[in-house]
Amino acid sequence: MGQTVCRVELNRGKRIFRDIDLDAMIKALQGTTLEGSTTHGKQMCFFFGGGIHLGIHLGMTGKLRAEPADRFSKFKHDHLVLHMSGDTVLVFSDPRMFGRVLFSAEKEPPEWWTDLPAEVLSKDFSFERMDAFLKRRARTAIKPVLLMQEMFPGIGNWMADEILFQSRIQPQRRAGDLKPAERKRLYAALQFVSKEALRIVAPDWGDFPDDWLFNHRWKDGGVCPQTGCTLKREPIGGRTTCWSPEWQK
DNA sequence: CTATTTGTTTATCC
DNA sequence: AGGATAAACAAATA
Repeated sequence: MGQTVCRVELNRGKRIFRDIDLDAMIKALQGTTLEGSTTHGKQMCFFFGGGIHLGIHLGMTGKLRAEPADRFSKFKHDHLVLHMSGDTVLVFSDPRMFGRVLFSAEKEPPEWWTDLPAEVLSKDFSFERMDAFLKRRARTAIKPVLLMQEMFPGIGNWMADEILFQSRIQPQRRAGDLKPAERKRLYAALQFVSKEALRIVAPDWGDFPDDWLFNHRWKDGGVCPQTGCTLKREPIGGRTTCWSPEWQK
């Protein structure tokens, strides 16, 4: 913080820059001072002087790193590089480019930052809110419902399966058919999996407990760590879904 | 070579 | 209109 942007280096035409006027962004960033940053799920926002907002959505394979200038070398997928004063380099890399860069230099904070849905682990994410959402999506299978970012920001495919596994609910059940007790379990598992995933992965890409579905789900023939039975794998709502038929009802 | 996978957005249908 | 569903995206990996 407090450092100034000396030079902006980027790979033009990459999908992560969709809808951005790159020349305007570069011009605005050059010479401005980084005043702070916050995170929101897989998104981050950097605040620069003059009301400039630079958003980074990590998507699936997006990574941010900061390193000393003398150790920096640009890799193939380093699409956005901010050379800062103080010999630090901020790098956003994203091989698959499901991530995205957002930018605004308007007076008001941009809606892409102010209108984000409540984070799963925030206190605004109440059981009642989730419950109301499940009612509205009553006819859709619960698995794809968990992937809806407007309610569950940052929940992706494996997390959705893990949450259903831990709450013992079959992924093809319709959201509106879940009993109150099941919805309670779903809420608890959602919080637990999100919290644990962050706790375990964040520091150093740790391993998940072996009684999670995570370690067993990736290929056909996996064995359920709870029952010892073979896991099922098939697409639900267009995404590969893995579950334990004996364990999840 | 092709098929599959991943998180999220976007388009299209109902 | 708003909800349900399918397709799109890029690139590594099998």
